[in-house]
Amino acid sequence: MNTSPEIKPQDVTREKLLTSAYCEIHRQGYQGASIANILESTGLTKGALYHHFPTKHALALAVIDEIIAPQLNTLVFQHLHNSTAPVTTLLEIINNLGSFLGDEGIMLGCPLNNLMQEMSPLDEQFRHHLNTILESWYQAICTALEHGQTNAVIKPEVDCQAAALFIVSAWEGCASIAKNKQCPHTFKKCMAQLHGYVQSLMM
Amino acid sequence: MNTSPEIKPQDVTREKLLTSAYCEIHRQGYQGASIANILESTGLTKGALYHHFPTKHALALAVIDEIIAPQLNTLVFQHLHNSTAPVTTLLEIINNLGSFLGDEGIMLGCPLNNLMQEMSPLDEQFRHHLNTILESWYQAICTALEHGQTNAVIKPEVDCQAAALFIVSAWEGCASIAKNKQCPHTFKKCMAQLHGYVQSLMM
DNA sequence: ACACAACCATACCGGTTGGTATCTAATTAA
DNA sequence: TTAATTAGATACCAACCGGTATGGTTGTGT
Repeated sequence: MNTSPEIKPQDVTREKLLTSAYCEIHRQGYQGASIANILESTGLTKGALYHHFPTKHALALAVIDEIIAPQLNTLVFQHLHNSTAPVTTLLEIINNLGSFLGDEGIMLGCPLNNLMQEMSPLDEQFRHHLNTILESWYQAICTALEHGQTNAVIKPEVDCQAAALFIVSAWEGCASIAKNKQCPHTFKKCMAQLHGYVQSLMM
Repeated sequence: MNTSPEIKPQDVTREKLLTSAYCEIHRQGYQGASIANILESTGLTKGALYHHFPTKHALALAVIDEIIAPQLNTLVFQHLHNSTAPVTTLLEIINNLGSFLGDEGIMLGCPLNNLMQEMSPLDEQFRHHLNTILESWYQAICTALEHGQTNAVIKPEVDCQAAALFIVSAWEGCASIAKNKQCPHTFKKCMAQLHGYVQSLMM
């Protein structure tokens, strides 16, 4: 009898489909993503896919919820939440993100931003799922700034909500520009400026 | 005999195709843009299109060069170039852009950024044409800042190139986030923060 | 051992895509 | 007037798309 946390084979194929779909969508976008490509790279067939997901649309929403959201969660949100000095942690994340993502990760762009750009005006469900992630991100930074404010790290006159909104926007903007230039160095140079902006909020 | 600057009817149909394609691409992206839709909204047929443009790809590149580039040119670059106080002009542009674009313009996102996001990793020609525009934008802001620096408007310790890169990035980021939230107010709130950032560079 | 459901492969479908071949109408040149 | 070139319309195509119907296989509870 298997007492380990039950890795059923069906979950394996489902996971394979999800990661392959994530990869394909990250490179081609949702509309450009080809079901055939996803299946080819997994070695599975349509039978498997449409057994686990009713439509391409549902598959993509699952990718958002089960891949992209947890990724950003462990990469950013949790660090901020667990930190006793969240502003410092934020600065560290901004500094180290470039090397963490790697050149390919930078050149492919932020998966969240990519999908937002493509799908937000086209599909309300996409927009809602993506915006939920964006909101957590925004909130994590906002509370980090407010925490800094109560601990006399952030200047008292700073509008934390507006600043957090801007930080997220600029963050995505850096990813966007670097993606266009296909130049990891640009990302780091640009994020360094964001780093400077956050410092300008500090006392 | 017509002495006026020769508006040939063939140029009219070409222009109709370009503007219709621009509109479709702005809404659906390049890959999502449908030739059929473009033709339907113009009342023309494939014969007309493929007489003027060899492929969909070439049509899109023409849209970039002949619509998007001039648009940003008259909207931003020229103002900065002609101004005697370019930093002030930059601040004005940042302030007024929201009302100028209108709600729909904001929610559809920046045409340049949209195409960059979608096509830069996929097609080198797209990337090159788009990056040319981006470079002019970056340069216009950079020279504006440097001009301000020589006139004792911008702090001497500011790295104008890095700042200009960040301004463009944050600018596009604001457009991106507002597009996702489908909320024009967010764009204005976010651009106001960018306005504050530029002010923080001033003496 | 049997039944039954879950899992996945194969073959196929209607619809849409970008693109082409061909033909007609309108200009233009000689 | 006529020949030649250009502009645009119509009909058509192969390829591909997401999705479905169906059938075989594997695992599981009884």
